[in-house]
Amino acid sequence: VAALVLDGVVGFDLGSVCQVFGAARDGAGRPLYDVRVCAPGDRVVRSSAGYRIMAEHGLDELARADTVVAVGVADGPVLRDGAIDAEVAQALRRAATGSRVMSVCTGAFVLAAAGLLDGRPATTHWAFAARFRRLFPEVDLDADVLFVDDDDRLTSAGVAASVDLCLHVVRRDHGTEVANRAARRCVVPAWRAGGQAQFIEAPVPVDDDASTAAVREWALHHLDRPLPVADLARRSLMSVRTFSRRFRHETGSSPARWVAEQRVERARHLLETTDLPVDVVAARSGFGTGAALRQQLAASIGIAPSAYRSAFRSPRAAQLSSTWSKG
DNA sequence: GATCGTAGCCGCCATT
DNA sequence: CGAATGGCGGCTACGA
Repeated sequence: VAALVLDGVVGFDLGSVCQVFGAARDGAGRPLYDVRVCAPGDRVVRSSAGYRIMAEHGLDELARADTVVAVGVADGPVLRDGAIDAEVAQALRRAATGSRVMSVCTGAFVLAAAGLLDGRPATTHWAFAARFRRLFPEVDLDADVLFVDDDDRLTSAGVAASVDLCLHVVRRDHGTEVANRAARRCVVPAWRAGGQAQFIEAPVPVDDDASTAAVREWALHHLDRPLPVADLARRSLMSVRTFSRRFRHETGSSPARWVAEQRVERARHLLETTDLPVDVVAARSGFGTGAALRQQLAASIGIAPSAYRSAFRSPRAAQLSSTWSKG
């Protein structure tokens, strides 16, 4: 992973990229990524917070990376008028052919300035959305999501959403277990879906009678049974309408969508950590049949259950499988 | 792969 | 007067 930093770099953005990819380890504790920080010219860049960064690598490193990350900047010409140095743009374009390119926060400006996002869906920090649209009308900007995954172009929203995008990439590359371990190592919540709103009005709901937290917790323990919204609402002693409204307020998602996401999560976990037959995995995660699971998995991550298992089932997880499968 | 019924979602609005 | 509620209806999407 090559992280490109420019003058005005946001320290948090760079830090989260290094931290999350650095925390991704295989079963034996070996690092799965080699993160290299790259900067143009003399490799010294000014951060937005009163310190300088001396990068270990130059622009030539970008072309050697499997993944290039444009780190966000808090100021500079790219934010003012969408301009970046010709050598930086050239290095990015050269690196982008056949490689995965990501950005965090306003790093999307850097990618867009190099023309790498033309005709692509993307996102950036909400506060810069209007300016982004003005500077880069060719880019299909969605300012309301945490991150956008367009296969080989991945962009994330402001600051902390970079953690979500990096975890998402780790999941894509190495599965949920590796990503969850990386998240634990960083002491961040395991996962937020990319389509989630940048604003959740009440991210940490008060745990009282008027909250949907209790029924969410309950639902997680009963994913194997049908969970119609009406039932969840009744358990929460609310009308369906109020329940749905509260639910979105607290989670940023609708009830049924949330349940569906949790089911996919459960299925992925079971596939990775057990040898249970696909039909059993489907039943335990609340998909009636293997066919339903197959369809859901295809829709959400584009891969068949068995293929997913063989891709991500780790030796270490196999050792743990007896423990998990009893649960 | 097309059809159809139903569940879910959400804007709207009267009411609390 | 503003916030919360919850019923209604239309649209959408998913599963059988």
